[in-house]
Amino acid sequence: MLNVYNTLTRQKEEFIPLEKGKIKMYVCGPTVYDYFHIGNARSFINSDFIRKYLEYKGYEVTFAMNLTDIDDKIIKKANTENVPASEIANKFTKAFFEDITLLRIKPATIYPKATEHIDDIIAMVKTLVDKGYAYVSGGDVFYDISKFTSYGKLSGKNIDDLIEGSRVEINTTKTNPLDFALWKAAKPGEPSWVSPWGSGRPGWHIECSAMSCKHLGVTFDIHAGGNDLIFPHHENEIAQSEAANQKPFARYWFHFGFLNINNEKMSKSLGNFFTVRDFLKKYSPETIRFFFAQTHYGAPLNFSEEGLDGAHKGLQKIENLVARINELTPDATDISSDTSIDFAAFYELFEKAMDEDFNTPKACGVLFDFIKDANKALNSQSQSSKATLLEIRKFIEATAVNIFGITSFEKETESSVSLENELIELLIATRIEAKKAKQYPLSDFIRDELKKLGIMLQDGKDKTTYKKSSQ
RNA sequence: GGCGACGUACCCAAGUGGCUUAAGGGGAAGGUCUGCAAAACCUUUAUUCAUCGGUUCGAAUCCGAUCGUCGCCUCCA
Repeated sequence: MLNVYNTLTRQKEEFIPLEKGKIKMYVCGPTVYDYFHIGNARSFINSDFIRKYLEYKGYEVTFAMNLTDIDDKIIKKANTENVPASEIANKFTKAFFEDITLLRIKPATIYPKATEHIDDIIAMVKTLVDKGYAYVSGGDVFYDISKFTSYGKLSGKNIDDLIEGSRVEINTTKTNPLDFALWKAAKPGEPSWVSPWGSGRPGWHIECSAMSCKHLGVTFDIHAGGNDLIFPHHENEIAQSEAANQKPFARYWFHFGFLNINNEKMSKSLGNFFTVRDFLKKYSPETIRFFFAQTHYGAPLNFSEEGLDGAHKGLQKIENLVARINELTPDATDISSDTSIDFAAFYELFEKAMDEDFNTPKACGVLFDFIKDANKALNSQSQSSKATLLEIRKFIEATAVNIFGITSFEKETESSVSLENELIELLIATRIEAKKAKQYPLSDFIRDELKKLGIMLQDGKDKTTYKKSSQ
């Protein structure tokens, strides 16, 4: 049984998809006007964990992530750089795909773009106007929130409080300052499309309503996004979709906590952010993913070097076990698998953790307990059992690899026959000879110099291995 | 001002009424291994959950107050 915290009901509830065995999931994607930062990455990676766990459980997941490719910020940037808006959008759409690939994020089933759904958007705006939920003012179309009685149900806000604390500029063309644009009249030099209200472009919120409806249906299972989207974005989506379709919109709402820096939200407007591409120069995608996995998706997480370094060290425990399995596998025998590892119990604990609102930190704990047991079992066996190694491998594969995406059994096997590696092996052999001759200054020199090059020698019981350092 | 979240060891972080006199990771300490190291592996590391009251047979977990931190109410993952 999978329990999830639903922002809409503000409580944990059992997750039951609309259609048995199938899940339709929508996550708000990027506005493609810049490289995305690791705060954005946290949402994308958490979505990835959730999606992959649902697939682990056997669900067929249709996962849609929108790309907002027409918007004020894109236009602003295009004007500054004196290029067409589409050029900006294309450039950063390409960058987005490059970055999520580096982060080992499984591609969505579909990435609908706003500019490719203008007809659907216009149709939905028209429906809202026809049904009386929206009004035309000049070439703009606004949503009249007073017509949607349950406005505020997701964010827990009420309209009166909002008006009182409103920092929205008074726009005289709107009936109510909180009414939001569904369609914006074109200004000179802006990209625009022909509509029943004159040429213009869609407002921000409407694309998600129109595209989710088109690709996932009127009512679908999961809608997720960052905490800051609850209001107004998601609130407005509900108002649009439920008014237009007269049917419930998303059934379960998940919201991701922020990645903070110095306990402040990391955001482009505050300027305190790192782009993913810069960040990947210093830390591996596995480290970033594991850093995120160790905190619950909904909780705020403070970014820190210490935290990243800690995650990297923890990650090495998993990688060490993987390396150990790889090393032992060729010499393993068919002796029966008689270990103290209770595999079934570990699967159960892992699933129990993930079933409790995708509790990845707890699941990581299970993973570490498993690693400890696996190491102990391997320590106690003078000869490795093929079956045991395979079982250990299967568990790591199913959890750490397939869901967290934090390691791999295939790493570096292809490049291991390079000249560089042969030279390292040669130096190791030289050092062993030096050690045999008790020429320790020479052996230490080789060790130290290789270390300076980022190659760590590891003297084992009967052989010396090496490891290239990386974050 | 309105709404909401949170405060657990040196640091990060699960746990939200009895299974927990609080998982896991980092750090630290000890051990095995080693020529010595490093790495690896093993062991140890909170009678206590911001503070103060209350409810209960029983609370870190529920309720109230206080202090502190953060977010949303404008674009933001």
